[in-house]
Amino acid sequence: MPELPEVEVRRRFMERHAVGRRITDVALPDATVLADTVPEAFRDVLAGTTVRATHRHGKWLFARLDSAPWLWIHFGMTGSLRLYQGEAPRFIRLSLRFSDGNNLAFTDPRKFGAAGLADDVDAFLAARGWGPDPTHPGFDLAAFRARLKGRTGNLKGVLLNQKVIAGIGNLYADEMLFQAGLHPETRCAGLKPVTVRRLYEAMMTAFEASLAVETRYHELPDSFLLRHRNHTSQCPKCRGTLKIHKAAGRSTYYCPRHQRRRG
DNA sequence: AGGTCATCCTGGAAGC
DNA sequence: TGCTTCCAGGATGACC
Repeated sequence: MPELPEVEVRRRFMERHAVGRRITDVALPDATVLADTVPEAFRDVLAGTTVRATHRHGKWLFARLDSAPWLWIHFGMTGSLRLYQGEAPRFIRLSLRFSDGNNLAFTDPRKFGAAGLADDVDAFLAARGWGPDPTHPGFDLAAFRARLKGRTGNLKGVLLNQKVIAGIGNLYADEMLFQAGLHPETRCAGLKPVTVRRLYEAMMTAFEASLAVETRYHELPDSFLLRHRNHTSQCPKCRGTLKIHKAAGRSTYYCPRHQRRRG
């Protein structure tokens, strides 16, 4: 669930509640959340340092620390951030206590999320081969075109590939394909320029609209597929029944009436 | 290279 | 009511 807009909401939350605060204690009730580091090293870096800034790239959240490295968090499917003072929330994997008495918890019931340290954000992303974040300055239609160029798979698969573009997940891939009127299995190669433009605009609109309501989907206009993703749902455009297609274990919702296969 | 499938994990929904 | 089964879904890796 946490895709680009959801992670951006979490970043803003962290910006609001963590930046400028000193970390006085680090709780690691489930150290398996750590990737590429061990609890001792992790605590050494975090304890006593101050959070100076936040950053997000695709579905990755970063916090810059006074001590040189960055803290990174990936939320997996069910990861979230919770601020608490008294009773702790459930499913805490990592919790930072701040000098102001607040605790910022990384909760993750299904444990697909992870956290770790990075010396440099760009190097971290480059090492993993992640594509550009479509909401960052400089990403435009030409950049979108360039990223799709040479891809031969189907659109749903290409959009989900974080190495092509970082931040699109299952729900937003469906949303942009729906708004652009493209069947999920449309081949990426050979798309007309006007079609690529439509897809790009659908992506940007979906991200902007979702962020405007801080990802509360029920507050989106009715025309968004995000409001209609369940088994009995109807297409908000033609009121036909949406189809559910399983692709590589991922449920894909689309309207067969106006998302036709094409070149 | 691209597509498919299994894997990780567990709460919550659905089914019986 | 209570137990069992299924589903969700990001990323990775094996396999065809």
